[in-house]
Amino acid sequence: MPVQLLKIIEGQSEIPLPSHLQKENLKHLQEGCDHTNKYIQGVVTLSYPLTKLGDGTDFFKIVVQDSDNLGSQINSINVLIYGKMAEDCAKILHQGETFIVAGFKVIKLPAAREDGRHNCHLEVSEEAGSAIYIYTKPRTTAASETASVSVAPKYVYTPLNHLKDGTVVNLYGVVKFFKPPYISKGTDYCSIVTLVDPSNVKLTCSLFSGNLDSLPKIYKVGDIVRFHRIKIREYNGQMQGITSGGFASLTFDGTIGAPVVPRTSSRVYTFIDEEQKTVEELRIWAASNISISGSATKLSDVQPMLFFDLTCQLLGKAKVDGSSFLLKVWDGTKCPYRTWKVPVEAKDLEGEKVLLHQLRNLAVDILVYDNHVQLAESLKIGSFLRIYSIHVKQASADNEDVSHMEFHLHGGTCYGRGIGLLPESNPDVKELKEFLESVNLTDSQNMESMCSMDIDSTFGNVTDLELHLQRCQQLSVTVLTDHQDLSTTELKTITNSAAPQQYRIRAKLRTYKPQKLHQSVKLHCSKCNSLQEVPDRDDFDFILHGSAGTAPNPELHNTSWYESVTWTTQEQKQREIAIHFVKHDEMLQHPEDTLIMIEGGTLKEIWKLTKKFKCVIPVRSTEDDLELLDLSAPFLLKYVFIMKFTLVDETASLNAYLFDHEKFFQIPASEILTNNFLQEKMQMTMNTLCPPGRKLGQFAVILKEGWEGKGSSL
DNA sequence: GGTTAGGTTTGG
Repeated sequence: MPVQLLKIIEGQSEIPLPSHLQKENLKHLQEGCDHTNKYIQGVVTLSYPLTKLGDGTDFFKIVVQDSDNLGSQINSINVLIYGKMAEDCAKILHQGETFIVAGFKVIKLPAAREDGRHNCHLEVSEEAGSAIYIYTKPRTTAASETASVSVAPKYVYTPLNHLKDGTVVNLYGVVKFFKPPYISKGTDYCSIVTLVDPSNVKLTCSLFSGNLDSLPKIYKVGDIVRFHRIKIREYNGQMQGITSGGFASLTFDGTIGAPVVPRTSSRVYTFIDEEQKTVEELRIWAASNISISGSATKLSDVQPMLFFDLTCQLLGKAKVDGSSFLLKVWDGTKCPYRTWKVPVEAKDLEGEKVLLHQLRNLAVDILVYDNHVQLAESLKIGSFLRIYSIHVKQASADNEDVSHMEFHLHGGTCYGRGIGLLPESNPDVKELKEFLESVNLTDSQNMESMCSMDIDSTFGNVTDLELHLQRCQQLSVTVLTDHQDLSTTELKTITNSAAPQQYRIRAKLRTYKPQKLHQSVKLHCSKCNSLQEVPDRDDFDFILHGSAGTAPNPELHNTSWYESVTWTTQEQKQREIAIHFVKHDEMLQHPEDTLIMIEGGTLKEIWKLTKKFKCVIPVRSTEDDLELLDLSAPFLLKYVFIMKFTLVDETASLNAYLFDHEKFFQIPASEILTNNFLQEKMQMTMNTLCPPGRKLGQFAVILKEGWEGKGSSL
């Protein structure tokens, strides 16, 4: 991939960097700290010639000065760049240019310096996952003639429905199918990738390269790719893409809200707003147009007779025979079935013996065949893998009464069958690593015959869960974008002041309750302001089922304040369900904005409806139902979503309640329980409320705009 | 410059 530069206009202060990156002050730079989402920016004051290290690695050293902090004692730092990045930077970088680096390693120097440079240096390389952004100043025509750099041309991207035979084009697409790179029968690695784009046209590309790194790093269906210089040919009446000279690719995570950071073999690349916008638009399009219902499974979820993708860590490997190879892997969960052990001699098994023994009940044997053997052999113990389309086969040996599960990675590449190596920076790997670290080895050794439910008890007690969550928290960063107008207030001040008022707080989350979504749903009577526990899930279902015996009371249909529809379920024991759309000022509203009441529905059905409608009230038509849910007045009972947090800061501890019946049920449970929410230091905007009659405790928290989506502010 | 593969699973 040719080196490309980003041109910025002199004096422009806003530099379009990925939004998850925050500028780090040199002062705060320390060895051993997490700088994952930080970048260092400065002006190149000195650069040394490109050299090669003893092992042949390219090496390039520069000095970068933080021009915002010229006054401070330490305002510059040495940056050591290794490998391909060194080569790329040496070609294009000039003194006086602005240099930005993220994903660097901070190394403390043995002795203190006296020249105003930092006592640490930065190590930067592709392997470390570094990204470099270089901003050139506009050059006069004369200057650009002498400069050895060229500013990136504006690329044109062809929609997939406008591809023509025999052309070489640039394009964007969402990955609909892919085969991870495998060794072809020729001289190269091969990866097959099928793309779609909003024109709804598919394009299957055959990508070849002798260098594994220059093939796109696709890990999932739904990933987004940008291909430069792909050749289009017609094959069997369809357009087909094939690598041509100078082919280059960027791959982006397809998850909405994830950082727009490309995976690429050359980490010096153009980065302009437009690119980010394109990716974000494709993510949104893909979210509703591509089914990513992948077959990714945990070992605890495997079912016989299926194919699944497994994200795992390699514990051991062994050659079995000429055409098969054994991989011993784990993902921290326990397969609920007896799994086979491929007999191999101890001396043939490569891997940490002690660990293999400790994890013998969690590790599974996967036998890979034929074309996968060569790749399997090259894998390093401890690496993280995604093995695609593993065949689960139930079998029983002659001398066994009980059957066991076998895992095979058959030969060939149908359905994307293969092995992909995941980098440590992959979010799924990060998650897996945390999980693996939390698995209690002592427990796992003692659960010879436990099933998957039992391994869940790894997280069964609060301490473990919290521990796990705390680990998650350490990785996340939340950027506050809302309510910047409010300054933060100490908790003590809040506890001493009268409600209602609005505050922004910054506090540590000590505990939260409840941990299960259904427990956070309460019934709220707007008449008397009381809150009632929703009956236990099973009871609730039972009550609703029980009432289903009685058909909805037709006398209660189509009153002046609601309109009703009824239908009969298709199941064996037919139930009649009625839905009442409550009018507002005697008018029906948009269904989504309407309060609806459902009679005779099961909990599942009600749950479904709550996702669609603003407010859903289960009602029944028998006398005793009316006792609980008074139908004589509208809007009597609502579901209210409640969560209790105990927050602490240096001054006080405060119970706060998330109380949301306005944006009813718009906060998905997953959002609440992911690290987005559970910040070690969490910030939120809150209203204090102490309405009469509500025994909630001290304060209710009304979360506002910041709740709208993933990665939003708190 | 250009073979490889050109999605669609199951044996060992």
